[in-house]
Amino acid sequence: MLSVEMYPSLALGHQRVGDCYYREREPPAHMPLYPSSYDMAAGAMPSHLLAPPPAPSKPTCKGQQDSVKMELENGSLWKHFCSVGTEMIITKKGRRMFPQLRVKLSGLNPALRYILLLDMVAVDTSRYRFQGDTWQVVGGAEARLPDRVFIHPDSPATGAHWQSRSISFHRAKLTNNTLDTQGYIILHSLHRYQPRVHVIEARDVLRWGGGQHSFIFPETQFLTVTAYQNNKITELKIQSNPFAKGFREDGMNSKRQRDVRQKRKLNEPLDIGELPLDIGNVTQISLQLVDSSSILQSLIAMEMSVTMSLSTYNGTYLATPLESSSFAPATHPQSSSSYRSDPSIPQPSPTSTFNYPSMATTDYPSILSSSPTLPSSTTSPSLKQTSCTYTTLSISTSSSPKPLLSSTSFHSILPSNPQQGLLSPHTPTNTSFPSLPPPSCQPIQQNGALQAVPNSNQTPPLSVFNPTAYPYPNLPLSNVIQTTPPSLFNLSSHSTSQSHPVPSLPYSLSSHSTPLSYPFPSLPSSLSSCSSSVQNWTLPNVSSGSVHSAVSIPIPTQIQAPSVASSFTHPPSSLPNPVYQPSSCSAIPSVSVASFQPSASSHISPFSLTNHSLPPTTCPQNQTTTPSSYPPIAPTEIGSFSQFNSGAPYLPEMVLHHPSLLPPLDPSLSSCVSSSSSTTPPTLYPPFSSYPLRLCQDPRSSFPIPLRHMYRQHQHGHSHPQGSYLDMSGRAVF
DNA sequence: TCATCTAACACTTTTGAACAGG
DNA sequence: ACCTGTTCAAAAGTGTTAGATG
Repeated sequence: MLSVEMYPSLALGHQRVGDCYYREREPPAHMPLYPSSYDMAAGAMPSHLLAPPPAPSKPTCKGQQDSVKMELENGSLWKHFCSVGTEMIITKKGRRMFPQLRVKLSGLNPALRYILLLDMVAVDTSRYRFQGDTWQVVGGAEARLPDRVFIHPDSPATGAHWQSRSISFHRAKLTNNTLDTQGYIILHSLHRYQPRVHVIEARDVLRWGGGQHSFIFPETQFLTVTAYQNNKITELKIQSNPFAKGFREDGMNSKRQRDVRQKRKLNEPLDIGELPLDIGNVTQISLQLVDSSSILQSLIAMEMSVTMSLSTYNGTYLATPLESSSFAPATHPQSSSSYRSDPSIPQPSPTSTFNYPSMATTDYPSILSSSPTLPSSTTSPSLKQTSCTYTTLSISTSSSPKPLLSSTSFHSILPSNPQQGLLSPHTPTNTSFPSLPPPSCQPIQQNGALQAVPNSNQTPPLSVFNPTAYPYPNLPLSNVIQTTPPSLFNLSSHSTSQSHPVPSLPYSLSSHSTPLSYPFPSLPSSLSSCSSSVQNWTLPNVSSGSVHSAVSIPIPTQIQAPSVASSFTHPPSSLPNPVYQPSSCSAIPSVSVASFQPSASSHISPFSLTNHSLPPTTCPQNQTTTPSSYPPIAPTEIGSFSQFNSGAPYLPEMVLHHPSLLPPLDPSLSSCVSSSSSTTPPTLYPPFSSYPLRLCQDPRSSFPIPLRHMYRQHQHGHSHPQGSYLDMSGRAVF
């Protein structure tokens, strides 16, 4: 983690603010949970951390940073999930996100190095329950958890590196294990979170500075669950996640196959009487295959079935007539088991196969090429045990090379099942999902790309929105708010959102009914809605110019209390229980902090936005309090979660000072940051000894070890498969 | 009793080592 | 010796499900 010593405000600053925010709120039933963490820690905070941030030492390279843009590559997929209400499984051992967060960066200085971080922001202070096909608030959120950040394994890398490829955070894992020692991002189950990506300039992993840009994509909000609640989400996941391929209708782990296995288990020992029925099924399959390639595939599959069966039950079935020998073995309890246990052998299914070609081929290119295909007749051990049945069918095998099989089966069978949803990160946004309600995040851009552009050059705030990428491009905030259905989830305790349209921000972060002051200075009003839940919020410890809107805001030299006039009226819902309605998926650029100047005591850190740059908001129904209920948060109310400090299961691990692990920056760097760092190194890059950076990838190892992977490109270090994690709260991760 | 969580399970994909060939 | 491509087994990632937990 980056402690306050490294970046005083890091995680703590805004988080404390956020905590204060919670505390200051009109106390809903759940409120006591939040204040505790703050209150307990408040007293433990070093005095210098409570002091207001000093003026920024110097502005950074605005021109460069302000043009940084981030685009959500698989936005269309996210929108599909968003339209239903994205759920993310969290487990003790850690679970990856799906859809994965895949973005594309532009506007970086190709020569500068950047670190990319991913963290999760609690969207509100509510706990949810899935009831009646909708998510409803059932209470207050649980106590805050250690704030962890996933460091992209490529970090730090040059701007050229980041811009030359799509950046995927698929290795980031979510867990509900509060005692997690792996450094995974810890989340509460049944809570709402908003992923956020930070782009931070860094000379190396230990010396960050220069500027930060934070991006969020509202359609990536999700609810955490330990088991899927909404069947539609389950279907979507199965359809779009290659790892869940087996659960598709044509998969080997489909409901039908599982039922068959179950039945077989129950009927053991073998009940031969079942045979005719299964034969019929297979016959039906063959009749459904209409085109030649499909027939070819089915023949091959049958052949493989036969040969596999023959290999196992040669003595039993060899003398059987072709049809019988072809089908019977496959349905034979034991032979079927043998057949099905081999994933490399496609199994004909009454529902046909390959229902989701686009996803597999685009999102996971290796699927087609590496996915199990029919083993060639020459390599299949079963085929070597040739029988009369095999020789009859071998013709098709020999004439159907693997590529042909793969490709033809995809393209030829697919049309026969047009109703099957093709869900892929690259599937056009407008791909229809018949089984799902029409996405409510309309209009949806064709490619689903969303861009959040941190400011620069006084670009009009809304200009950062890609008109084609945003459902509400160039829409004044107020308009967005008034016209946007409640964010990502249903809001309908008694009724659906359709009957009860609840005005909300596209960002779904706020539903206050009164004017709000944006927590960050110079934030365009259009963006203030993103964090409108914070009222009259004064940023403590925000170094000047360190915080500005992600969109088109010149870096101020001195941070001021939120001056954004982002006030709007947000009619409170009268519903007693908010229910999220998957709906609006407008993209809202997050706050971007540029040119922050880390200092030992009072500068805002890149992570100072954590969790509360997007202040949690309660659901409209819960927001019975008025803005006045949330008095300005005193900058001094900064603390740490004392409950995590000592005595907690987290062991502190300090980062020792050691030389940079990276080769020197390219002398040709023309970056202002580079130059500024040379002129004011102490400011931009304080001594390491003052950086209690805690990398949680391998918490028990010495610090350099978890860093090695970050430099593997330069030093051939070993890369941890899961990337790196940062505990931003100053707590050890175990 | 109920909602929620956990671990085992079967399946699929990914990963990396081993190997062969140029 | 080096590079590239292939193969294969192990590891890891899925949703499902039954049972445990509070």
